[in-house]
Amino acid sequence: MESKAPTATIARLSRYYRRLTHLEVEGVDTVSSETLGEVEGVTPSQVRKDLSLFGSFGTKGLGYPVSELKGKVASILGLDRKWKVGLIGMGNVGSALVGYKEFHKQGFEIVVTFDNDKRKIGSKRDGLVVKDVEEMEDYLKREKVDIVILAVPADQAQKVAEKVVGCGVRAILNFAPVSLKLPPKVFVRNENMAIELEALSFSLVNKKIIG
Amino acid sequence: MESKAPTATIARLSRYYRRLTHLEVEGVDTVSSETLGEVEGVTPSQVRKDLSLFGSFGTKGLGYPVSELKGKVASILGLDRKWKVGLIGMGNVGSALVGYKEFHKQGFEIVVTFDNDKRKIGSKRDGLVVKDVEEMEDYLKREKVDIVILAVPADQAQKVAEKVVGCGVRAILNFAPVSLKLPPKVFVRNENMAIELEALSFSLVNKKIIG
DNA sequence: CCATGTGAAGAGGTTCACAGCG
DNA sequence: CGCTGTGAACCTCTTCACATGG
Repeated sequence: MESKAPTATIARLSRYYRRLTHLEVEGVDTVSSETLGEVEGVTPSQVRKDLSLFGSFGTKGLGYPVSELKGKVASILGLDRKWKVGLIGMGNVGSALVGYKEFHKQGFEIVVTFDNDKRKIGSKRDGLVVKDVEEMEDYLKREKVDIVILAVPADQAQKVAEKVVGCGVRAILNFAPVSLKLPPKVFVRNENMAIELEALSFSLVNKKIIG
Repeated sequence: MESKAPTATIARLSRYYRRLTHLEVEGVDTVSSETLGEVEGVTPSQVRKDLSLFGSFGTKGLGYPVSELKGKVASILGLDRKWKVGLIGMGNVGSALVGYKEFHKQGFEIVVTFDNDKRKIGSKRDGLVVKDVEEMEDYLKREKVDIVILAVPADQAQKVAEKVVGCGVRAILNFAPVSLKLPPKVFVRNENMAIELEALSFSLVNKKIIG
């Protein structure tokens, strides 16, 4: 167990976690793979297979203990601790993300924001003063930021990403519509909203669901 | 050809399209599968296989004609026309998306925004007056909106989505962190930014790349 | 000679079916 | 008896390798 995890499994674990949180609030203390998956649209086998990759958390003939499983999943996903997140680029997207409650709920704390626009530097968004991007490298090195959210224009993304990586940051969530070329030790996830719209566009034209 | 398209193929076509746009601007008129894929991190075989699902666009021994291929890909993805997009929910995320240039560039035109907050209704964002969500159903039926971007709180998403579908909308880009239950004729894509951060969190904890 | 297009092989992920155990 | 845990079957997507044709 733990040796290999399909990409999709991780995304589903996030969904199970969300569901388990609800179930816990509702006071449910045992849940079957069927119940756990149905709201999120996942088959019972898939739920069991996903969980079994990380251990045996259930009781045969009964199901999974909600609170305990929630803890296990949190631990697998690393949600049982706080992550320090830096946000670079305070344009439309960046500004929206500072105040995005969902992040904070899951232990992702945005501790700093940067921009290169003089008009934005020094201004406040959701309690955080926007810093000059010139101070970025000093700050990242000093404060041991875990994850950087990159919300800068496409033509600056690669350059900024390299600087960020040079400061020891190992994980980047990239909102710029470019593929970053970074050393393999760096974990990158891309969030490309235009691609999602294009997938819908394709479906509408071809009358076909695609994932 | 055209009969079946892997989910991932569509996402890659979007990337090829982006790359082709650049190549066209640079005045390149022929491109090999290798060149087309390398910037986006896709193997030559993959590029050829993806394209071959929709036709034979290249010339053996030479490569693909840039402009022509760009046109073909645009046509496959439905980017050769304008899509009318409605945006529901003008919180942090919604507000950011109204001004998101990338959408407009690819033919997605946000023609209307709605919110249920009296303080926001009537205010202007990027040239669009925020309408009362009460007017939504009338508007959607009348104006034949193609795609709706749902940026409302999680606990309202399902209800609003059902209304939207009731107005004949066939495609939804959902930013709420819930799985929508909608008739199969409706195309839904989910954009869940927290899940992406969780994937990074997992990678950091497990020192493992996951997709 | 070079790069496409594609059948075949290979990986990777999902579903099935049932043994196992509370 | 009920539901988990899991090997095996299945299916889908990716990579390989080479015939094809400009």
